[in-house]
Amino acid sequence: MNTSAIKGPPGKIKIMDAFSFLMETKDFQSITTAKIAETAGVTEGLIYKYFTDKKDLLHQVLNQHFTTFQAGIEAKIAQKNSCTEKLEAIVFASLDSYAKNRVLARILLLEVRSSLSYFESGAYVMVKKYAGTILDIICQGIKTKELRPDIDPFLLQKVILGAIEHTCLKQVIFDKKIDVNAASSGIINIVFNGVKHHGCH
Amino acid sequence: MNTSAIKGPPGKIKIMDAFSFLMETKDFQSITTAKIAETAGVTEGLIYKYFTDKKDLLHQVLNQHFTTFQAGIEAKIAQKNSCTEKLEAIVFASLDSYAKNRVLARILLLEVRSSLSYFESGAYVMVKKYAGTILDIICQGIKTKELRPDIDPFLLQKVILGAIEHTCLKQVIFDKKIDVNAASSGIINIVFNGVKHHGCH
DNA sequence: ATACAAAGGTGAGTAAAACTTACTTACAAA
DNA sequence: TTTGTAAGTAAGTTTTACTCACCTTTGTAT
Repeated sequence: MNTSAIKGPPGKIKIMDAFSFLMETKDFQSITTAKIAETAGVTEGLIYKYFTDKKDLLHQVLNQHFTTFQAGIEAKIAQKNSCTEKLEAIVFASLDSYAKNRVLARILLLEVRSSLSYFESGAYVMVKKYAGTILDIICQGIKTKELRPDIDPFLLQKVILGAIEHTCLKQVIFDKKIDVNAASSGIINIVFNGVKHHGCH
Repeated sequence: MNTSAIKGPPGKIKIMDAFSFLMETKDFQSITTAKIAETAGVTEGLIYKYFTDKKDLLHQVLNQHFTTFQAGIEAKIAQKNSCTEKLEAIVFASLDSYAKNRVLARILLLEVRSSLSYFESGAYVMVKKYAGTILDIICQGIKTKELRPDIDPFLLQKVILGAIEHTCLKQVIFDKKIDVNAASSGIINIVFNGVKHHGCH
């Protein structure tokens, strides 16, 4: 993932790219500012010209990855008409993104949550927007009677988000492949149809 | 949460209690070994007599909290007969534990995931056992036809775990109350019955 | 009783890494 | 040319996790 297309002074871009590159093989804690500077080919001090601290760098890199992620999602759901199709598309696209971009997945699922500053960052604003998109579709689906009227939209949103994240958690941690198709259709099947066995229809 | 009942030299107990106490108001990163020692009334060096590093302390404290958590869960599901009742009990008990023990919740949901060493810790072994319990119940439920035979038990396990965790994530982060009853019955309703609206039965 | 090993505990010190700050260079506008 | 600003540097400082050599207490076998 290179980000040369994005705006900003060359030093800043080099730092973000270097950090992103290092995150492919190491976790946040074990990446030192010295190593980031060395990889970027700049001095350590420059990091603090563009980022308030190391965590701000993490958040800005996440923001950058998430922006392309979000754009992809919105493009895909725009093609779908029904609420169920849209939700299917979101589940699939989310899993697919985590499968294809492990840096995004690792930052989002493993790294950021541990510090409160994340929840004041621009990256978190993006993530909230993504979550909001899901909520909107659910509410829409309830209105159009595609979804049961007695379900709590907020709760369904959380179940879907939790299912997506937990489904690929282990694979992200241990760097294993994700079977996006199987996971995606499996989640949708469970959440849409339920798991109880009864002689219905 | 005091742990004086647990085995170990007084210094070790004091350190774990102090750390646990500090985790109620601060996150792992911002708790310094100096502060832990001061709160415990021991010297910094003693920490490293009983813990290989700061993270090991985190993992042992989690292990301790999780042990009581796990015991509570097992006691509750033992009273239930059907698979669905057992799963209901697990969802409720898990949410209830996170609601009542924020240190447990914060460590488990926010802190440990960021470092690989957790996945080699004893605490992770406990968590895997807990996840295994859920999986067993699901498999049982499929055998007894309580649950649909075409669902992937591993995936259902992850959906349930993800739903539980994501449902209380925001409240854990921002220290808000969790409506355990509403969340629990809501999750069960969604996962058991599905969210699609159709003229069935 | 005494020796003595082992466990519990101390405190000063070290190394590494995040962050600061005073400075220099490039470069565009007036 | 001067001047102002953004980009970048290099050499600190400080914080903090972790170490290590040393004391102190306790229990136990001779």
